[in-house]
Order: sequence, then C-alpha cells, then structure tokens
Amino acid sequence: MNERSFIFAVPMPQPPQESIPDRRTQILNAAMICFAKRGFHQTSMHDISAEAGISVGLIYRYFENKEAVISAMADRHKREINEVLERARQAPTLLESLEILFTAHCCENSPKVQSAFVVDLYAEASRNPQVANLVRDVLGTAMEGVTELIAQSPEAGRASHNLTPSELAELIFAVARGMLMYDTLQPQEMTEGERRARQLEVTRRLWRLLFTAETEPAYA
Amino acid sequence: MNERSFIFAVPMPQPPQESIPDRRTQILNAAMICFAKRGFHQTSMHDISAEAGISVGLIYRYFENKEAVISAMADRHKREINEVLERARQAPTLLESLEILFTAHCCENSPKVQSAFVVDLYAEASRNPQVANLVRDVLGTAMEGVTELIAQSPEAGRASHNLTPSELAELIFAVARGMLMYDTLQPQEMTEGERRARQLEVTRRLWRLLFTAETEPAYA
Amino acid sequence: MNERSFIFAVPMPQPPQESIPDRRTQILNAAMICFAKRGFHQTSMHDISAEAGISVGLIYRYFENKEAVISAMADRHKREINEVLERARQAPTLLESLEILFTAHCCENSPKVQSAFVVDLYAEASRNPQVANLVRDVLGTAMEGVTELIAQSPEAGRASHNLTPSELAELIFAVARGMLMYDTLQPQEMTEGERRARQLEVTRRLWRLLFTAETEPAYA
Amino acid sequence: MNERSFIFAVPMPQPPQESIPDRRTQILNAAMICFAKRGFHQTSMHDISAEAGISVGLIYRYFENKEAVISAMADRHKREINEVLERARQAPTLLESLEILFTAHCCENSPKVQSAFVVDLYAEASRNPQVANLVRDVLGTAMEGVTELIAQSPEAGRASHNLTPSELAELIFAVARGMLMYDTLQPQEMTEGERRARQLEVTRRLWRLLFTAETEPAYA
DNA sequence: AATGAATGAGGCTTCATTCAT
DNA sequence: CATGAATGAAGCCTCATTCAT
Repeated sequence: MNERSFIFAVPMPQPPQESIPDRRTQILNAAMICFAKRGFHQTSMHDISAEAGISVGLIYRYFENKEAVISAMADRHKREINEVLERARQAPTLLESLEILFTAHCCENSPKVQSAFVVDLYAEASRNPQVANLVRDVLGTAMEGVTELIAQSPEAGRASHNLTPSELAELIFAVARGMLMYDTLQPQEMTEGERRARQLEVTRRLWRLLFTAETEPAYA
Repeated sequence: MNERSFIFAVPMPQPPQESIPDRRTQILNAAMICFAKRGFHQTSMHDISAEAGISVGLIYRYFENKEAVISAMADRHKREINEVLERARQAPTLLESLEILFTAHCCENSPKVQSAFVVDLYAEASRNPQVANLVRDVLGTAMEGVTELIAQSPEAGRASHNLTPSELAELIFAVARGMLMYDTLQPQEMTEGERRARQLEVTRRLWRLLFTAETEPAYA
Repeated sequence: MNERSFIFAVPMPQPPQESIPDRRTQILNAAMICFAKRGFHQTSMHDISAEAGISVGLIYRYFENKEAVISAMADRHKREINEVLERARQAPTLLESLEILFTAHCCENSPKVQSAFVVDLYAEASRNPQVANLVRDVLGTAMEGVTELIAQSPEAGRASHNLTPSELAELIFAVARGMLMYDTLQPQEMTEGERRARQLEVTRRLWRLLFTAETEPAYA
Repeated sequence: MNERSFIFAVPMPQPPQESIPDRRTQILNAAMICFAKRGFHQTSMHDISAEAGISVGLIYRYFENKEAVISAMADRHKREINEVLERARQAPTLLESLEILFTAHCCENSPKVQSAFVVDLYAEASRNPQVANLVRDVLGTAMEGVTELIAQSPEAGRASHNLTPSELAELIFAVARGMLMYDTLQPQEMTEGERRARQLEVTRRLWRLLFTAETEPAYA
C-alpha cells in the first residue's frame, strides 16, 4: 500500500507496516477478491469476512457499512492508479509508459485492480453519483497525465495525423477501457500473462498507428 | 416464444405480434428500464412487475426465474444488435455504417439498449459463463459483420496503415466499448442527443485516422 | 376494530369483518401480547410473527417496520380509549363512569389494553416525541371527557372541597395512572378480577373523598 | 465493593470512598444518564462506557453483565429513596415531608432519579420478578415511612375524612406515581424547576384535600 | 390468465461479552 | 487495573418464489 516507505524504512528493525498490513487493508484486499469474483452487490459481508479470515462484526469496526467498503475500495483504486501513473511517467519512451499504465489491471501482484472490478465500478458509477465523481476524478487525473506525456514525447511530434495530445489521450483511454471490458469475456482460466498479451496486442496496434511518423515502417 | 400467436396465428402469417407486444416483450421492456436504472441485482422482481404494470406472479408464467429474465434480456440484446448490424450494412459508406452501429446504445427509441445495461452485461459475463458466451457470440457476429464491411469498403483500401480489416474492426470495437463505458459517467440529465454527439466525436476521430489516405487529407 | 359496523351490517349474510379479523388487527393483537409480556424493544419481529402464527415477512406487508407497528398499536390504543370513554359517558352515575374508564386496562376481553403496555408507552413517550404527542392527545381527550362528566354530575356539586372539575379530573387521572403503574408490580398470576378489585379499592376511596357531601357518611 | 479501599484503608476506618467516587459509582452515574435518555434496553454497554469515559471491558470488571448494572441501579435507587425518606422524616410538617419525598425525582443534583428511569423501572418490574421484588420493597419501605409520618402528624388527626394513615399513604403514593408518569410527557426542554412546580401543584391539591379539617379551611 | 398474499432464507448490522496485551 | 479488538448470535428487513383464488 505504501511502497514509498521503503525509502525511509531502510535501517529499521521490523517495519511493521509491511509485514502486518492493517486491518483496513486486509479487509479491502479480501473485498477486492470478492468484488472481482462476484460483483459489489452479489458479495455479502460474510463473503468478505470469510475471505479475510475474520468475523463479520469486525468489518464494522473499520467500515461504517458495506457502502463504505465500496467507497474505500474505489478510493484505494484511485490511489493505485495514481501510483501506476507515477511509474508510467518514469518510463523512457511513450510506448513503455502506456504499456505500464494499461496493463496494471491484469498483471499486478494479486489483490490489485482487476478488470471485472473496474467494469463493475463503472456500472456502479452510472447509478451512484458519488462513485461517478470518483471515477471521473481518477480518469481525469490519468488523462491529464497521459496528455502531458504525449505532449512531451518526441514520437508524438513526428506523427502523421493532426490530433491534439488531448484528443490522442482520449482515444487511447477509450481503447484501453474497451479492451478492459473485453477482458471480462475471457475465460477465467486464462493466465495474467495471456490477458496482458491480448490487451497489449490491440493497444500497441493503436499507438503504432498514432505515433508512427509515416506509412514507411511496414514496407520500408 | 409468443404464446399469443398460437391462438391467433392460425390462418395469417404473422401480423399481431407487432401491434400488441406480447407479455414477454412487455416484461422485458420493463426489465430493461429497471436494469438500466438499478442494475441486474439491484432490481427486484417487484420492481419489474411494477414497471410493467402487472403482478409479480405473472412474470413467473413467462420466465422461469429472475436469471431467465436476464438471459432473455441478453438474448434480445443479441437480436437487436443483429438488427442494427443489418441496418448498418445498408448504409452507403463505411463511416455511416459505423455511426449507425455505434450509437444504437444511446439514440434508439426508449426501451432499447442503454449503456449502463451493456456495462452491467459485461460485468455479469465475467461471472456467469452463459452470459459470457452470449456476449462473446454477439460481439463475434458484429465484428465479423464490420470486418466484412471494411473489407468491401473502398475507403479501407486507400488507408495509410497496414492493418487487416479484422484488426481494424477490433480497434473500432474497442473504442466503441470504451466510449460506451465512458457514457456511464455522464450525468443522467444529459440528453440522448448530447450523449450521441459525445460518442461520435471520439469515434469519428478514430476512423478518420484509420480510413484517411494520408496526413494531408485524401483530397489533397 | 370497527364495532361501529354493527349499526350498518344488520341484515348482511356473513359479516366477514368480525369473524375474520383482518391481518393488521391480527398482527396488532399478537404485538400487544408480546409488548405486554416483554416490552417494545425486547419484542422481536419473530416474536410477533410467532404469536400471530404467520411468517415474519408477512408483517412487512402490513407495516412498514417495527416502529410502525408500535405507532399503530399506540393509535389503536387511542381509539380504544375513546370507545371506553364513550361507554363511560353512558353510565348512570359519575362513579360508575369512572369505574368503567379506569378498569378498562385490566378487565377487558383479552388483547386489550394492559398495564405493562401503558407503562411502556409512557416510557417510550419520554424519548419518542411522536409517541409523546399521541399519548398527550389520548390523555387530553380523556381528561376533557371526564372534566365534562364531573361538571355535569350532581355529586360534584355537593362536594365539600373547592376544586374545579378540571382539577378534580387531574387528580383522578393521576391516581388512576399511579395505580396502573402499581399494577405492574403485581405477580402475573393474579387474575384480572383481583387486579381490577385492587385498583378500584384505592380509586373508590379517592372519589368517595372527592364527591361526598360531608364527613357525615362515616360516623353519622 | 470498592477494591481501592483494600489498598488504602488499612489504618483508617473509611474516609476515601466518598471523595473519590469509586468506579462502580462512576459507571452507575453514567448508566443512569443513559437509561434515562434511552431506556434500559436501548442503552448499549458502549453507550455507558462512553458516557463514563472508560472502556467497555472495564465495566465487566465491576459488573457481571448488563443485567447486573440494571440491578445495581435499582439497588442504588432503593438506597437513594431511603436517604430521601430519612430527610423527609426530619421536616417540621407533614406537607414539607411529602414535598421532599415527591420531588426527589426531578430536582436532585444531576445523576439522580429521573422520571423516565422510574417509569422504565416499573415497566421492567412487570417482566423481571427480581426487579419487581426490589421495587415492591422500596415502595413498601417508603409507604411504611409515610404511613408512620401521617400517623404521627397532628394535621392528619384533624382531617374530615375517615381514612386510615395507611390508606392515605396509598393515595398519596398513587398520585405521586401518576404525576411522575405524567412528567414523562413533558417536553425535555422543561427545566427541573418547572417540572417540580407542575408536580407539586397537583400533589398539594391532594393533601390539602386530605389534611384540611373542613370545607372552610382549618383556620376558619 | 392474473393476482397478490404468503413464505422463509439470507443479507446487513448491532451488541453483549471475552480476552490478549 | 485498563484497553479495545474480536467474536458471533440475534435482530431487522428484503426478496425470489409459490400458490390459492
């Protein structure tokens, strides 16, 4: 949850934050698994407590109610996206940045963003304005970040189209969301790697299109 | 499965089903409104019956259970997409075909496909294999249709990229799904027209990119 | 619930209102028994449903929630008190009127007012303003009725004190409430008759005091 | 049961218990506030601990369970009533004695007897025999005390009725309880003073009636 | 065909009570 | 002595489903 602490916790004996994740995190991890597996509203508080290996009542010491768990989850999602964005910024090329950004949902270590969860989150957004605001906010931040990355990247300058960075970002995000939605249809047995490959295949095709100087590459 | 038709359809080919929508249709219309408004699992059978103006029990005469209503809904969605695809095929240009195809979800007359419903459907697909199969099937058919349209279209030939029709269709559908997901975030007060415009704006940008001969527009 | 209907329903074949008390009444009867036995907040919805011989869910077809059952109960109590008041008005003497009025809570046929219930109602009134209003209203009506009865009764005129009818009513009601509260301490095995006798004994002593012309009776 | 005293009370007889109210008292004070505000069964152990400013667990060090808190509360109530009775005995006239006795519930310093609590106590008595016994005991003692006061008072002798001291006490207590019950209906904003005045007004009317020689006041 | 009363399992939440620290 | 995290039973309420009318 706070990878940042690695920077400061170097000489410390036992960094308890890492080894014993606090209860909220434990519960949110369990909730994410359940939500991804069954959806928000199909997940019972008992499901979460069982997944977390604690009693039902204990959840209520850390969250006011089920709604609050969903909100906290959405909130954490926001923070995670921001972290991913941060990492994406540090990639050497635009393409690599985008690959980091758009495969976070299927290749991160276990209890991270999962496509089913994100699709559910959008579905929820359509009826819960609070969730809608949050998702819009996440999306806005991420889009700004990418827009900026594009504006600064040398590839974008050489492109053959006349779309603005912002328009490009919009297209890129649309394709990413579309592929994430598509991911939902893949049999659950598919490995993370396969999912990731499938996503990248299509996405790469798009940005090759967007950020390639001219027709030359293919038959040059 | 229009039970009515057994009674009336003896001598005549097939007239009354359309004018007097049968109970199943009436129920599915009501269900679509509820599903779009509240989601599958937030919608109670009572909600549907109230929306349809009938009793709860009556729904069970036409559908085995709630699950069956969702399946039938998905099924109808499939048929509707196929109809839209048929209409799309008859458009004079590829661009127009695509516009027909990709705004069905926001500009059709009332109880038709709605973005929240489709997003929910994908979410459902991720946990219900039957729904997943159905959605995959719909998607497959539609993609084949579009692939074919592209293959036959003159614009595609003049394009500056070297993507196959199938790859292009994949990209197009990804963007469409992505924009549909985005639609979910729009305030509910937005009119159908505004939604449609928003969707098309981005989508058009994509195909202008895909189907335009050169940086300098085709007519230069 | 509507004894009044006797007036109109004379020639009818089968007066269904009486023989099959409607569900609300059935539930309220059960609730009264439970409330008297265990108190409002110790009574579970399951207790009520079991006492009524129906399922828990059914209660919710007739009452929005538990609170609503309590309110309806209080409301019915109000109507019952008004009926008792009506009967009391028709008694030949003031004393008899008062006896009717103040023994209703312990001598009526089964699911009627019970002292534990009334005491609980007052306790509830102290924290639920809605209940407080209702109780105040009942009390106000009853006090007005009694004040009027006193004002019109010949006994009151001959009394040796100089208290107004309203002051007398206030005293009478205070004693009645006090004895009702006392009733709460009686072992539950005590019969209705014994309870009634106990109440009357003290109450009679009061009004003999209030409505007797002079000291003469005792040692005349 | 002041465990503290074991530590300090070795040489001295019994001084510190009073100045530093022990934990039990602190808890009971908090409980009284909660019980009066919400009723026994609406009050959670957490409510009490919060009101007392201690942890929940600590309550269990001093009371076996919630039931025991209620019992102890009732017990303390008994002792308090006895204290009041003692003070009442020392008043110069019967009227003054009674005034002391019957306004204890609304004019004492903070965490003392409160009408809502007493009404709840009687309600509880109707279903908990142990509480019933205790209340009966309190009442019996108080009544005996008052009966004795009446028997010894010169006013009682001059009265115009022929009721025995015991019968008079019974009437007086009934009115007092009745007014306490009535107090429950008063808006919570009413000050202690107003409540007290309201109570006394009616009660005084009664004893003026009981202890006045004649229609023409005693001094005519 | 149609109704809607009825059921009861199951979900959310609270709370008395225990116990490791 | 004191804390408050933890448990789990129990209460309120909803809802899919059935069935007599």
